[in-house]
Amino acid sequence: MAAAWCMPAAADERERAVAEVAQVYERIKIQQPLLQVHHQQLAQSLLSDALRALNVALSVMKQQRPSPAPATTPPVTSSVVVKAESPRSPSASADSEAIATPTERRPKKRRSSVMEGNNKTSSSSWVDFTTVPYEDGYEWRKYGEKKINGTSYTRSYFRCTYKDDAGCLATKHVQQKDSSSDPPVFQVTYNNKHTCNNGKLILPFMNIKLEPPVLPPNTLAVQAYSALHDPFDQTMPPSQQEPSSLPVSMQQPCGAATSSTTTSSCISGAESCCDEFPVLDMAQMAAAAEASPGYDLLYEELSLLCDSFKFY
DNA sequence: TAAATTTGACCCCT
DNA sequence: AGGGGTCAAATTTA
Repeated sequence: MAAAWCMPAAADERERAVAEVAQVYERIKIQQPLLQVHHQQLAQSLLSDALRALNVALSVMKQQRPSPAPATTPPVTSSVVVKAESPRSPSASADSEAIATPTERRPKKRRSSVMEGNNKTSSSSWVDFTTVPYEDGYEWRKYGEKKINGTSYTRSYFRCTYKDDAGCLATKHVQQKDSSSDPPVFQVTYNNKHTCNNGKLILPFMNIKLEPPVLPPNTLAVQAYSALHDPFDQTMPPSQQEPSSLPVSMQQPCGAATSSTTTSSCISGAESCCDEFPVLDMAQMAAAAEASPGYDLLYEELSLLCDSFKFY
């Protein structure tokens, strides 16, 4: 069965993906200095190409990794997204509405996840291992908490803040892993994509809306993609997080996710492969950043991408 | 006072 | 029957 993953066609696909990534890497590498002098269109073009190349590469990598079981602890400095199984098999019709005889409590509606489970277009589920489960750029409202068998910590349930306003069916639950890693690792299981405008994650000034990707764990590409997909994921130092209990509020307007923070990647360090490029003085950088809020963040994200691509 | 969270009860699936 | 997910009244917070 596993041999099916070693087909010649897969090798071709891989070569194509590698070539694509390499091409984008070279382009970013060459043109990166220009990014520092406020070329938004160039940055947008580069990032767009990078995302496309990453998509190709990741899809190939996914095909070559039939069992992405997260047996090992994923990196804790960035979130890792893993495709999850469909939450439920389709069940009977959802026509039973408030048929229970009212006792002390009001009769309840049928479980929403069951209802949405029949809606194949909007139903999706994926898992995200992260140390910062509350900083994913969306607004959530907690609606439940439960002790789950075999776990040491309670599981918290969240739904989109705009469920009532926009009918957004996105939900997630956060489960702290039992591992004793210093920054606690949380497994965040998302159900249903955001259908509300407020739930869209928008990169600074780019207006690029990203859907949650399906990625294999523990790859450089994943880290790069995660950084691009959710650059705000690393905004809060672990020391400032709640150690084990879940914070009451995670309110952070999606579009208002601050761009004042940057990633903690190696891009600011001397070992970065992109450090060979000329560095503008602080005044120039400040001017560029001021002229375009979020530009400095984008520049760093592209630098991170550049760093990641070099391994391909 | 409105909005968000807490928490026990309830519903549905396995 | 038990477990996971959700509801909604009660409580807390801003």
